[in-house]
Amino acid sequence: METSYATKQGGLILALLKAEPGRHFTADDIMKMLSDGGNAVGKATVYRHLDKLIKQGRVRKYIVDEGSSACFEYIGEEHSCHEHYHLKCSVCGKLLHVRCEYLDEVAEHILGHHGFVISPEKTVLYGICENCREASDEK
Amino acid sequence: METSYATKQGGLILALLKAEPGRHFTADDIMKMLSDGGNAVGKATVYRHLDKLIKQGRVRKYIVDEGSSACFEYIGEEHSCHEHYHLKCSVCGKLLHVRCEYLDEVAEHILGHHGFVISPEKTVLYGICENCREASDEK
DNA sequence: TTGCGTGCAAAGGTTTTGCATGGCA
DNA sequence: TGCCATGCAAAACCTTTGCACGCAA
Repeated sequence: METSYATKQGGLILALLKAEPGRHFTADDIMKMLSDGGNAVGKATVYRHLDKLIKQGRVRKYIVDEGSSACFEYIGEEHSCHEHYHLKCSVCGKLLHVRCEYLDEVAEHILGHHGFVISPEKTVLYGICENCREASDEK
Repeated sequence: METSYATKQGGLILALLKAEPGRHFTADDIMKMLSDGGNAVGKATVYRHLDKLIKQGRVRKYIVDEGSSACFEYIGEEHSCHEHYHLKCSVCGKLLHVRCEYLDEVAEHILGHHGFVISPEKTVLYGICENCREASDEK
């Protein structure tokens, strides 16, 4: 399975993502952070490693808005059971992570009643976050 | 409110979408179909009309995969889509409309526990539909 | 006549690919 | 040494924008 070499760049990228599981990075973030750390890595290399990590199931890719960059997040090697969903605020753009058993029940319901398997890693629930709601209420 | 002109192109685009509510079109689909029908319309015009229709709430935009085109769907003028959620199959691209009280409870839960107001009309749950799941199971 | 709508082409942004070079095993 | 990985630049892709002309009201 593992036919690839262990390279410096691959190690750097994985280490960066792994250092903050759950944090979202864009491809550009990764390049900038590595560059700032004195280890510039080409963007093609970054994308190629991200693709590999996604195929291995260690990283997830999220599409928040078309036209802007995709987000990548380290999700670990083993605990795939800790799925979580994303809430995206349409107003401020903030992305919230929600770990919630309730949502797992929902997925089961959808499967049972509608024959549809939800992919939490691709799903983003849109709405308005608390801060923005309060801000608009004050108007 | 209605400060815009009624043009031939705008009518064609709306008619095309309206003819099949719930079907999803890419911008390219729309251009090709109009072109095949003998009414070629520029892509800039297509995008500009889609933007308008989205702002009016008559059309919804979906992002299925980054890198590929966005999908657009006619959702009607009056019967607001506040009542149902959308499930989009990542494999076959089919869009399912699900009306389900269970999902309303979810929205309440998210609001109560996470302070986040879900916008059903913007939210799409991604996953794999029954047909595609069975098809892949057979492999 | 007024000024929005149209369409072409060019620009804008992200991601992918080609190819020569560099580095791991 | 063999072969994958790298990185630069160019290509590919979807979408937006600029501008002159056309058309609805």
